[in-house]
Amino acid sequence: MQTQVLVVIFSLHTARLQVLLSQGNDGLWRLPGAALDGRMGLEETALRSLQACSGQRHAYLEQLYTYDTPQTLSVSYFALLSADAALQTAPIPPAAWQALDDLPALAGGQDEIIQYALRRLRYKLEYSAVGFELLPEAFSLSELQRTYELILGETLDKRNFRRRILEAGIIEPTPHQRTGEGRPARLFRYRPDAIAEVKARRLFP
Amino acid sequence: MQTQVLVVIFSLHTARLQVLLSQGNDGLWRLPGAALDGRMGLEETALRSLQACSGQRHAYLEQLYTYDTPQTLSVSYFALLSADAALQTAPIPPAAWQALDDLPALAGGQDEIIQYALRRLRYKLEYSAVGFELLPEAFSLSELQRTYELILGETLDKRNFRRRILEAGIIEPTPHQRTGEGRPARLFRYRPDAIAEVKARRLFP
DNA sequence: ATAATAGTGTCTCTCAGACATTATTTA
DNA sequence: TAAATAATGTCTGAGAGACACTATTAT
Repeated sequence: MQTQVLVVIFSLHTARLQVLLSQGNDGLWRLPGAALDGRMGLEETALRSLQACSGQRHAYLEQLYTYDTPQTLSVSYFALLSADAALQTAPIPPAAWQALDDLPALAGGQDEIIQYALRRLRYKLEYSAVGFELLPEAFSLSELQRTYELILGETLDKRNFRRRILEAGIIEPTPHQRTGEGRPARLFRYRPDAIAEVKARRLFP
Repeated sequence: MQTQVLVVIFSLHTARLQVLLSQGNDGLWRLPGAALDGRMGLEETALRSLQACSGQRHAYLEQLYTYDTPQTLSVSYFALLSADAALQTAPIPPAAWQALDDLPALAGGQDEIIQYALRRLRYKLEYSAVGFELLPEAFSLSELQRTYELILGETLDKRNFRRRILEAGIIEPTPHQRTGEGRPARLFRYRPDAIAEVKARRLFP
């Protein structure tokens, strides 16, 4: 029986939530992954898979679930690539970003894994600060709100969002601003000393 | 590299939350489990482990996490044995029930697995109906409340508990009563058609 | 009759959600 | 000056949590 590690790599890109996939010779797309050999642990194997198709090694990583088929044991992870890192990423062919709301034909069983990863990501967003992992180090409140909206797949009220995220005390203002079309936005950053997870209670919109 | 399945089997017993453990020749206690061979899947292997040490095969079963050490991959599950089933269970030696708040010396790393299983059980109790799995088919509201209190490790307000559990619509009264010392209690049962999980929002006390 | 357990209602306060206008910048 | 985006406060309704007494049975 063979054991492999599969990684669902999420990133924000062109205003959509995307997954990094590799196209096989059969035309079907697959999750990045690698067989588990005795030399590396699960996390290390997941990180190497990430590196192999994205060139990046730093990402938020979390184990999801272990699937079994008669031939194979598949330990799945999800990874969140920050916008900084994703920008530097030139997917190494045959890998390419694929929008979650428009996935290509996938190899057997992998659609289920991706959908489960998305469910867990949404879920986690509601009681922890995981959304920041997809943004650059400094971000405006509008960018943060758009991130939440993209992941949750619903629109949120601007004033309520700001009130709650600020009252939660997990971000702090920086002296910088983001300029562009329209009024410049104050930039915030994640407070690494903030309590990461809150008791099972929907904290964020 | 060897792969094994470990099962954290919970039950309520003598007013305490207990785990089923087996004592090895070295005196240390271990979680029930079995090596994964090619013939059975993960769940089936977990159920057989359950059967081997308890004689029972029916239990609520849920995968927890996959741990790795250089030699071994351990896929952990938790199982909830109903009071009915637990009563019929004569643990098959060297297995024995051990109270969670007074665990004996455990083999390496297994304490971590048990504590994680308990955290997940508490967590799940807050947004799903998993508490019923530990009770007999018919139960009084006081018994249900004691179950919640034992798992959560805190006391709950009687009136608030009843209001919320009844408003949630997941249990229904039966015509039967439980007699004993004091006023007889109406018995309830779980409504299997009730929505099992509620959106990330603390529903139960 | 006394001890034991079951069963019941109200009030308050916090928090989620709905909602519209002003402020500052670039083109 | 027009178009774009940022920033800000209030009201209302629902639900969580605190709280004490009556009802019914066995001994």
